[in-house]
Parts: sequence; C-alpha cells; structure tokens
Amino acid sequence: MGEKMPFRSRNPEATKADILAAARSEFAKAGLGGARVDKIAEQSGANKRMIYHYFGGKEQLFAAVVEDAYTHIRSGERELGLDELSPTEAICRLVEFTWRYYLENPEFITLVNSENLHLAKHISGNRQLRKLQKNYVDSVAAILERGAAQGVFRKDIDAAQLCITIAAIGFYYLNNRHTGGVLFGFNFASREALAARLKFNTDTILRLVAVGPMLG
Amino acid sequence: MGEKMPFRSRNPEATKADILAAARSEFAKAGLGGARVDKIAEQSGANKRMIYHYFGGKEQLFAAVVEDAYTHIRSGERELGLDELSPTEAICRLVEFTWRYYLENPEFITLVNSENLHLAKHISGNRQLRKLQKNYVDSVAAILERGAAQGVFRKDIDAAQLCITIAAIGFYYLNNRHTGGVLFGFNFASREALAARLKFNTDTILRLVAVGPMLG
Amino acid sequence: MGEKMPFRSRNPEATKADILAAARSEFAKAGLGGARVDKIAEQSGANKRMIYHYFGGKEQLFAAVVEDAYTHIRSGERELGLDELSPTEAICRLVEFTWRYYLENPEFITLVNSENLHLAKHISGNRQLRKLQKNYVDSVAAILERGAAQGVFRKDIDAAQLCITIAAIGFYYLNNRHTGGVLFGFNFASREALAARLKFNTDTILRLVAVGPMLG
Amino acid sequence: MGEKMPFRSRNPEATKADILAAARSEFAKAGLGGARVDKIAEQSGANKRMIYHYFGGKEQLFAAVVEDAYTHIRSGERELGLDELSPTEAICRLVEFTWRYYLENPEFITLVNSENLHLAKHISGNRQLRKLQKNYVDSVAAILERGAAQGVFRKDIDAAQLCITIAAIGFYYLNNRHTGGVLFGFNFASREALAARLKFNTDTILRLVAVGPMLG
DNA sequence: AATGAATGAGAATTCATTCAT
DNA sequence: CATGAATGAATTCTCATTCAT
Repeated sequence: MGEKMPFRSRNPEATKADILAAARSEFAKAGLGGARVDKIAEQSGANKRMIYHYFGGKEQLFAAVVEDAYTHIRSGERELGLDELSPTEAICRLVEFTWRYYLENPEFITLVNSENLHLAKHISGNRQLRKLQKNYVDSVAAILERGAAQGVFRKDIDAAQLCITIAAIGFYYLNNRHTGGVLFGFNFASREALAARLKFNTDTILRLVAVGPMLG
Repeated sequence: MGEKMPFRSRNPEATKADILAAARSEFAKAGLGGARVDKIAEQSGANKRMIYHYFGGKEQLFAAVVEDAYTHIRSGERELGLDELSPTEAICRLVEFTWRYYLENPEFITLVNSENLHLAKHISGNRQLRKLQKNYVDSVAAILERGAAQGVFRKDIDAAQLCITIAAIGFYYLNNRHTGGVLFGFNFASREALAARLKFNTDTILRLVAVGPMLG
Repeated sequence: MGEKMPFRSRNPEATKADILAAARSEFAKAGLGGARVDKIAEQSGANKRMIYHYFGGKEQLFAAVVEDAYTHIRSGERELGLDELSPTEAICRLVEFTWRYYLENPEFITLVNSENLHLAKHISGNRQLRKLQKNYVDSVAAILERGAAQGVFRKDIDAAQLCITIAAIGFYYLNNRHTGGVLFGFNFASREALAARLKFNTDTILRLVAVGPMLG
Repeated sequence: MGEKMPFRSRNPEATKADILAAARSEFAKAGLGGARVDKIAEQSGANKRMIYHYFGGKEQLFAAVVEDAYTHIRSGERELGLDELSPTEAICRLVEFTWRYYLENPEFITLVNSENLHLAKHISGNRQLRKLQKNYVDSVAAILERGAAQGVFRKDIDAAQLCITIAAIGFYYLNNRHTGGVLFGFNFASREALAARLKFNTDTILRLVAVGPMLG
C-alpha cells in the first residue's frame, strides 16, 4: 500500500504486448489518422516514450498491430481442423468461424479498413502474411477438391474467390452495421438479426458451391 | 487600382459544390480523422473561411459529403429501370450496376467506412436517406416477387439480405483490394481480375436466388 | 487602452521581419541545435504557428536567417566606397569595417559557425550569396591592382586569400574571446584590448600587402 | 549458466577513455545543444549509465572533452622543440604545426566554437589550462626575443597577439571551409587549396614579424 | 460574399536522466 | 562495476477555427 511503484514492469515483452493491445483498440476505434499516441500510452499503462523505444513511431506501431491482427485470424483458421471434416461441414464451419471471428474481434474489421485506406503500405512486401494466406487458401482449395471428388461440389470453383466471398458477406454486414441500421431501419446487431444473417450467409455459400444447373 | 479580381466567384451554389467535391475526395482519401481542412480549401479553390460559412465546420462538411454520396448511389439505382426487365435480367443488371458504381466511385467505399467507423452518427436520424433506401429495397423485393411468381426464383428470399449481399461481394473485394493484393499475391485491380470477380459475383447471386434444392 | 488587441499585426511583412530578427538572436545565442522555436515565437511577439506558416520550419527559418546575415554584411561592404579611396586607405577601411561589423553584429559570427557546423547545407547552392561574394572579392582585387599599379602593393596577391585573412584575424579574436579570456588571462573585450587588436590587425594586413623583401 | 559475459570491460580507465572519444566526436559534429547522449553511449560501446557514473552528466562530459582538447594541442606545441630552432624556422614550424593540427583534428575547431558559444563557462576558472597556455605564449615570446636580438624580427611584437593571429588564419579558413566553398566557389579542402593557404599563412606571419618599414 | 493572416489547443516525437537488477 | 528498461519534461510541429478587412 505504501510502496512506491515507479516502474510498472521490468518485463519488456509484457510492456510491448500491453502497448500492442492498447494500440489495437485505439487504432480500431479511431483509425490511423484519428488515433492518439497519448491515449495508447495511457491505456497501455506504459510510458509514451516506450512506444517510440519499442516500435519506432505511430505508423510502425500501426504496422505491428495490423500484422498481428492478420496473424491472429489466420492462426484461428488453421486450428479449425477443416481437413478432418466432410467438405460440406468444412465449408459451414469456415463460414461460421469467419462470421464469429469478425463478431468477436470487431477491431479486425476497422484495422483492415484503415490499412486499405492507406493502400496496404504497412504490410506491403510482408512475406510472412502472404505465406499464411497461401496456406489458408490452399486448405480451402483442398476442401473444394474433396467436395468435387465426392460429387457434392461443383468443379473448378476458384478457391481465392470463394475465400473472398466468405469473408465479404460477413465483413460487409458487420462493418456497415451502423449505417445499415440507419438506412434499413433495423438493428443489425440484435441477436435475431445476427442469427438470420449467419443463416443467410451459410445458405449463400452452400448454394454457391453446390452442384446445380449452369447459370448466367 | 480598381482592376483587382479578389473574388473568384459570386456564385454561392458553385462554391458550395466545389467545396463538396474537394471534401469528398479528401475525406475519401484520408478518412475523417486524416482529412485536412486546409487541403479541402486549397483543392476546392475556395477560401477556407467559406467552408465554415457554408457548412459550419469539418464534421458538418463530412456529414454533407456522406449524405450526398448515399443520395447519389440511390439515384443511380432508381434510374436502372429494373421493373421493366425480367427478374433474372433485373438481378444481373443490379449486380453489375453495384459493382460498376463502386469501381467508378471508389470514394463511396471509403466514405461509408469512415461513417461506420464513427458509428454512423453523421447520418443518424436522416429520414431522407432511410426513405431512399426503403424505395430501393422495395424495388428489389418487387423483383423477387416477380421471379417467384414466374417460378424462376425461390420464394421467401429476404430482400434486405439480398441487397446487403449484392453490395457485400463487390464492396469487400474493392475495399480490400490493397491488402488483398499483398495477401493473395495477385493484382485485384487488373482488367482480368475485375472481370473474373464480376462474373463470380453474378454467379453467386444467381445461384442464391435461383430455385433449387433446400440446403443447410 | 481598453481595446482588446487580439491580433498584433495584419502586416505579414512586419511579422516575417519580427520573426527573422528574433530568430537571428536566438540562433546566434544557442546555435541551431540549442535554439528553441518557442523562444523565437515569444520574442518575436508572433504566434508560433506563424513561423511554420511563413518559413516552413526551424531549419528553413535558420536558412533564412543565415542568408539574411550574409546579405547584410555584403551590403555593408558595398557601401564603403572603397574604389574612391587610395589603395592603402581602402585596405585600412576594409579591415576596420570588418572588425567593427563583427563587433557590432556578434550574432554574425555564431551564425556562421552554426552554418559551418552543419556543413553549409542551408546555403548550399545559393547563387545570390555566391554573386554577392564575388562582387566583394572583385572589389578587393581592384584595390590590389590599383595598389600594385601605384607601386605600393606587391603584385600577384590573391584577393580571395586576402579577404579570408582580413576576416580571419577579426573573426577569430572575437569568436574566441571567451575561451581566450580564460586561457590568456586578460579580458578580450575591454576597450583597450579591442583597440590594440584592431591596430595589430591593420598592421598585419598592411605588412602583408606592402611591397617588401621576398620571404620564405 | 555462468558463461555470460555481460560486462564488456572491468577497466574503468578504458571505459572513460572510450566515452571521452565518442563524446569528442559527437560534440564536435553536433555542438553541445545538438549532441545526443544516446549516440555517445552507443558509439562508445559503453552503457549510458556509465556516462553519468563517470562524468556526472552531459555538460560535465562536455567540459571534460573541452579540457582534454586544449590539453592535447598544448602538449603538441610543447613537443615541437621550438627553442632549438632558429627564430624564423621556429615561427614557420609553429605556423605549420598549428595548421596541421587543425587539419588533422577538425573536432578541435568545432569544440572551441561550442565552448565559446557557451561563453567558455565549462573551462572558466581552469587554472591548469591557463598555465599550459602561459607556457605556450612564453615560448613564443622567447622566439620573438631571440629574433629581435638577432635583428631578423621587429622589436616589441606582442606574443599573445602573434599567437592569436597564427591560430586565426588557420582556424578561420578551416572552420569556414563549408560556407567558404559556397561563397567563394572553390573547394577549400582540395589538396591544392590547402597547400596554397598554408603558404599564404606562413607568408603572412613572416611578413608580420620581419623587420621592415614602420606602417600605419 | 470573400479573403487570408492569426491563433490556441493539442499532436507526435525527442531527450537527458534515474531506477531496479 | 555494469546494464538497459523506464520516465517526465520539453520540443517541434499541426490543425481546426476565428478575426479584421
């Protein structure tokens, strides 16, 4: 109670992690331009100086946050064990995971938007993220092949386009839930609305991959 | 002595329009937080003071830009004459229009993202936009009904969810084209990639609305 | 007396000049690295923002100060009317002017030092200063030629080296008057010491240019 | 476990010397105001904390550097053996040494400038430096006396003024070589320019001390 | 209606120095 | 003796906004 505690931590890794977590939250809430280094320092419990010491500056901190975010979602996908499920179950599981990930990690969406606003310059040339993404797309391609072999999926579905579409239908809904609420006149975030959307999304993807008449 | 031409324009409407156009560009490029009033003034050719005179401030200018953007896209949809087309043609036309609108008006995407980052507070309570949106959704609902009556579309497809999905698959792809390029390793904006995505999107939506086996 | 005076001036030229004067003083006192933008703003009576508005930044302000300083001393030299004096009188006059200029404008010395500390990068490529300097050296060359023609000066004295030497013997003494006082144990700035040094300097230069035995 | 070698040196004298050398370089390059303690620590290979341990702080470190610099040049002068040379040779030797010392120890010049910018407060009251300086001036006075006795030098030349002048003509040229290059339009540091200047300087001093007509 | 000089509050970043180990 | 993480106080610079003309 009476001990002075001038230095909150002598653990650099913990300090870095705390800064990163606070930065993720602040960048997600305000974007790169609107985020305040002061707030990040305060929220992280670290000294502002530490941000510059460990990350070099606001933009480099942002870059670290974005890389971390992508690494995290890719790691979640890897742990789904998709290759142990039937093709249809795997696809459903992936749609659900993607949806739930966005729902439980809403910072991910605004971070990705911020990075795109800045033309992806903070991850440009990042080989690690490219590799993680490739692994992910390959695993989806494997599902599609299994499905096609079993005669339940159409042949020649582009795995990358499918990945994009699975992300799109969840990302867009949750990203635009605020303007959506105003424009459509219902609460996008209500339990019922969320459940309905997930069902619609799963349906959309299943109809997309399912064998069926040639259209268009 | 009397020959100075200090006032570039005595046309308030033109001045407002110039400011709005410059603001749209700047807000789209940098977001609300990153946009600079100075730049908007400079780019618009108007005096900075005019921004405050006509719009009241940065945030109010942003609100005007966002409202203008939504009004513009809704107006584009109205002019498609969807009710004069066959249900399938109408849906295709709408998917294509939405895609092309985003492609040709990339500011729209980042403006919508910015507004959502700020929880839609600048359009919150905007009855006009709500009304325009309702007209749009109703027109889509009418298409779905016609399609169901003709036996080419499934019954009971939720028009709002369909609208969201049509937007999502184009919006997400184009919004995330920069990070997508880095992660997927191909140029999302190449002529071929854009054509392939539009085809995939049309296919996705047609399979979604088409009659077919019950899934899920 | 009772009027509020929120804006100290609507005269941009006066504001710029005030900033420049305050900056000269501060940079001279503390060097580029030690000078404080805040102090300059305060001393100039202008808002700090104005410094950035008019000059762009601390370094550019420094560059403006240095250019101004060189322009000023060159202008002083031009006004001496050296070509109307006898060669010997002209040389004496120049030695005295140079000495007095440094004495009355001590900032000049430290500004020049600062600029040299920074490898002259702020005036690098400045054609105007090069031209002013050339005019000055040419006027000294003309004196030397007149002196040689009259048989009072040696032939083939390098005008640039002479200019440098005239500057050196005054500049060094005044520049190093503080360390000099400590090391030599007398007050370099006393009236007597200053007078003695000026006499010594004039003597040095006159002996340097005077006809006389070949040495060395 | 016990094999870590965390302490680079248990040699306090070496550590102090390393810090001093790094500090000399950094202070010379950036001035007192512009020098960075971090850089000194890094360049010296020592821990930043050591600077405070051994020197007390940035300013005290600067004081140590300046004292060291003066001690070093005085020691060089002492080793010239001037009293074993003829008066003229001794003077030439001194001019050359001074020139070469500045040329080979360019930090000396900027350190002296920095100290003068700060009004010599770091060496103020330093008896040791005063004493070294006195020995040096006395040795020059002895040369002048010998020269006068031999009839080759003028009588009553002020030894201190001569010392100052010998320093001045080299110091100024080298100190201002960067601005000089821009203003005069030639490279002050080229081999030829340096040789020409040394010759000019020697000539200047020899003419100054040589017997000759009374001037002024 | 239009101008642009001026401002104060606040933003990112830097720095010399100290503390716990 | 030696380390390097941590700090608080400055310091440079930016920005939305207002005032006098």
